Amino acid sequence: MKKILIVDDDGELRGNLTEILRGAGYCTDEAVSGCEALEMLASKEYDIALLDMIMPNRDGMDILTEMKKIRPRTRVIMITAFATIENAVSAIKKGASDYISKPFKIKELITTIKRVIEESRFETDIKKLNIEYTLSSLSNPIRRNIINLLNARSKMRLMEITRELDIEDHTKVVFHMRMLKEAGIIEQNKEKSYFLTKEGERAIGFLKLLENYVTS
Amino acid sequence: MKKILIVDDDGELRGNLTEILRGAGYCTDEAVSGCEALEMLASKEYDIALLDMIMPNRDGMDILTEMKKIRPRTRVIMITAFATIENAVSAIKKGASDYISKPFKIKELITTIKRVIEESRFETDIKKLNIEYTLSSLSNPIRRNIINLLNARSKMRLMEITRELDIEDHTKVVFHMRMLKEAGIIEQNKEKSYFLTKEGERAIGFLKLLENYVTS
DNA sequence: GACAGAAGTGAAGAAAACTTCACCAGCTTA
DNA sequence: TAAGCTGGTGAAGTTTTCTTCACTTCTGTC
Repeated sequence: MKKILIVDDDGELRGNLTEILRGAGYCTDEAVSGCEALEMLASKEYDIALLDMIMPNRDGMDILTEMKKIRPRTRVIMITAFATIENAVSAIKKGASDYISKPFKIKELITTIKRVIEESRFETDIKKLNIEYTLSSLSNPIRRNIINLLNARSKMRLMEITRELDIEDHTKVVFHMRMLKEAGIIEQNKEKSYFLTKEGERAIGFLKLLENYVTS
Repeated sequence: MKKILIVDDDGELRGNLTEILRGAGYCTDEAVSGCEALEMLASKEYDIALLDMIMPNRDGMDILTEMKKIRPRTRVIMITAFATIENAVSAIKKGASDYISKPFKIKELITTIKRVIEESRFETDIKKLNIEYTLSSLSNPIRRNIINLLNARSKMRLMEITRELDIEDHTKVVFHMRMLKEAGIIEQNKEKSYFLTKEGERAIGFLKLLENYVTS
């Protein structure tokens, strides 16, 4: 069940939102002020925060910034009665996932929430996929050797690598090159030379790090 | 070709050692003092340093400590005219690989050098093995989840983990726990609770790092 | 002491990862 | 133009990793 934090100083609106969102199958909590919201975020993880832009004491935009510091993965949807393009743009730049203006229709809000959740799911999937790929690339000694070679020489052709690693069957190397390509660790130019991507250079960084970890 | 650094204030001895070791197929350099040796180590990597314990200006034991700071992987063999057990013990504790007393036989020295090199080869093998283990542990998503769980909760029993990860067959979890144990990432206490080892905490660090890399 | 649940073993099977092989297309160069 | 190299594909086979299942042992508790 997705957890939503409703942040608004207007008690009536909060009550309505709570009722509607619980009815829609979400688990909700309420915060009266930005400061209270920050405290709640500190102790509990929410999937989504609905944040009113205009509140007494502290500006919603400030709160947004703080929220992102505490819980970078909690998606924030800004709500405001005085919508302007500039405001919307700056909220998005500060890390808000969406921006809707009062008065809004329930249906509109629900749709927005669903979309934001959908997006976040997608993003973490992508991330997982990449870790998966990178780790499974690095877990094979032949591929680690290839990466190290490419790091030392910067550009190498297939047969160079094959000979350097003293492998008889070049198609075996082809197989590993394909893995590394799929993981985004290496690329190939028109002359068929393989080289490390940015991702690949990072992979080298991990390996070095891991070596140090293991040594110490 | 293995590189040896000879550190002794006695010019004649240095000359002899150089001649003998080069004859035995090693690549050697000479340093007159501990300070000079440190400078040389800073700019070049040696496999072995032969370090005289008693030298003017600076004590050999001090130099040993410094050497280990600069080049932890360079093996140091201490040589001394006034061998005592206490000295030997403290040298080994400070990271010396061996300790021989003057006068020594050439054959004895060569044997010692060979043994130390052999040991160091073995240790880097161990290191490779560990990287292998760690990486292959991390490359499996179930094991990553287990590690993350143990990181969050610090101590967990088998069935807790099984249920938390929503896995039907507990023997599947047993399998992964065994893998993690073999990799030295987790351990188990008498109450059968699993927890992360130092190595495991490092693995967590590594994963977090990887996540950040991939995200950015 | 008997029953339930936790923890585990070992073997068998399935799936994934890796290797090998037979073959092809393109390029160079004698 | 034929021989020889490079870089590749796709299928078949092997190995490793992972999962499942049948069964054991231990522990707590009623």
